[in-house]
Amino acid sequence: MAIAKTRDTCAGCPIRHRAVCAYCDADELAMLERIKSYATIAPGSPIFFAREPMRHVATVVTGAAVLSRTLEDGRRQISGLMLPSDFIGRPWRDTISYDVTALSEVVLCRFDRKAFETILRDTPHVAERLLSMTLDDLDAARDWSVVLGRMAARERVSAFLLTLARRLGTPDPKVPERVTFDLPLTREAIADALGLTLETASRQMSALRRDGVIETEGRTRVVVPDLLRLQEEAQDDDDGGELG
Amino acid sequence: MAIAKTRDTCAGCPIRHRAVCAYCDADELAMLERIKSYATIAPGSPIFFAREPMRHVATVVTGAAVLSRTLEDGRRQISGLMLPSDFIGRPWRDTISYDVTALSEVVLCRFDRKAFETILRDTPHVAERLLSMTLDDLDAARDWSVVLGRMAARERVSAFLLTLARRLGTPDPKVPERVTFDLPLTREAIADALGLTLETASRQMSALRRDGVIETEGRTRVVVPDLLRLQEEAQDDDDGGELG
DNA sequence: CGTGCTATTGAAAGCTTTCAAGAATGGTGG
DNA sequence: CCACCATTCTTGAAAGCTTTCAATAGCACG
Repeated sequence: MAIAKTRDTCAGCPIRHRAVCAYCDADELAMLERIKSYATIAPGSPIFFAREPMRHVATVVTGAAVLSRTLEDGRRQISGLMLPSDFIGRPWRDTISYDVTALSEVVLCRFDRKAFETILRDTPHVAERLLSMTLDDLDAARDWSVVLGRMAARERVSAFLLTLARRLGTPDPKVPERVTFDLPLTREAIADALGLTLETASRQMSALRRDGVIETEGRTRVVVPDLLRLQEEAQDDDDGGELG
Repeated sequence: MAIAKTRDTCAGCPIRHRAVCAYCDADELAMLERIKSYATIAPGSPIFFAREPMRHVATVVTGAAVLSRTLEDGRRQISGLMLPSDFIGRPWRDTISYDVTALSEVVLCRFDRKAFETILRDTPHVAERLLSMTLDDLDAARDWSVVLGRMAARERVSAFLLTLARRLGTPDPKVPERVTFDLPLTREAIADALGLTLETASRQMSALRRDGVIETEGRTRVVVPDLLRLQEEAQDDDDGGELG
C-alpha cells in the first residue's frame, strides 16, 4: 500500500462539496487538514479486512472499491460500491464485518480513526454530514434489497447498470438521454454484486445488448442510448430526482 | 391511528437505555420529553407511506413493524424489521422511500420531525447515538445482502429465524442453548423478507421442523432446541458476540 | 361449532446454475 | 510492431432449485 503524503489542500479537492467534509467551514476544514493523509491503493489490493483492527477511516477521492463478505464455502456477496466522496469505516468500533477491496487505483483521504472520533464530537458539521450520508447509505442499502430479493436476472443487471450510469455516466452533449460510462467491475464482480453467477450476468448483458438497451465497446465501456429505456428494464419508476 | 398522550416518563421507559435517547443526560431527556408524544398503531395498519410527507420520526416502544417496498407489479420486499428501541424516520428529509407497517400493535414514541432536527443540532448525545444506531443498521443491512444474494431457501429461513431468536428469544432457564420466541410475521411476510414465495418459506420451515432444527407450536410459537445447530444451518460463523 | 383466512403439501413449469468449450481482449516479449 | 499467452468473457446444454398452480388441512375468530 503506497502512501503519499501530499500538500494537497482541501480547497482544491474534487469531492470537497460532497464528502464528509461538505458542511465544514474554514476552521473545521483546517482541523481535518491537520489529521488527514493520502493513500494510494493498487487495483485489486485490500483496503480493509473484515474483523481486523481498523486504524483509519477514509473518503474515496478517486477510483472505485467494493465492500464484500465471503462465506466459508467461498460464496461472495458485494454489498456496496464505493465511489469518489463515499466514506469508508466505522467510527467507535475497532473492526468492520466486510472486506474493502480496490477495483481500480484508489486514492483515499484518510483520517486516524481515534482522531476522527474526536473531530466528530467537536465539529458538529462533520457529525451531521456523516449522519446524513449514513442515512442515505442505509436507504440505498434497503432499496438494493428489492433488487436482490425480488428481481429477475435481467432486471438486476439493468438496475445495476442504471445505478452506475447515474453515478458515473457522462451524458452525450447533444442527446442528454444518451449516457456513457466505464464499468469498474469485471463480470464476476458484477455477478457478486447482484447475487448471480458470472455466466448469468454475462448472458443478461448480452441480451440487453441484443435488445438495444445498451451498447458496449471492449470489456468495460458501456453506452446507454436511452436512459428511460434502461429505467423501464430496471423497474425504476423514479421520476428523476435523486436527492442528496 | 389511535393517539394516546400519556404522562409516561422517560425514566420508566423500557427501552430507555437502548433507543436514540440512550446517551442522554437528565437535561437532554427533559428536552425530548417536552416534544415527545405516544401513538398506538393497530396491527396491519400503516405507520408511514413511501413518498408521503412525514411529519414525525419515532422510536418503537413495543410491538413490531416492517419496512417494505412494493414494485408496480405487486412484488414486495421487506427490507427491515423494526422492534422495540429501533428508530423510524429520516431527519432532514420530507419523505422516505418505503412503507412502514405495524405487524402487531405498536406503541411509538414520536417526535415532530422538525423539532427533532433541532434537537439533533442542539444535543450532541442524541446526534451521536443516532449516528451510532444508523451505522449499526447499515452494517446489518449489508450483512443481510449476503442472505438475499447468496443463500439458498433453507439457509435464508434459518438466518431469519436466527435473527429473531437473538432479538426476541427467551432462553430456557435450565438449557440456555434452547430458545423460544413468537414469530411476529405471517409466512407471507417471512417470504417477503427473504425474497421467497410463501410456499417456499413454508416448505423450508417444515423441513427444518422435520430435521429437528426447530419445533413449532401453533402458527407463531417457535422453539429452537439448539441455537448452535440453527447457526450452522444459517451459515453463521459468528462466535457469539454481537456488539451494539 | 361454523367460516374464512393462513398454512401446508403436491406436481409441473421456469429460471438460474452448473459444467463445458470456445472466443475475445489486452498485455508482453521477441 | 506483431504474435503469443493468460485472463476474461461469451455461449451452449443439462441439471437443480424455486416458483407457479392447485388442492387440502388447520387455526382462530365470531
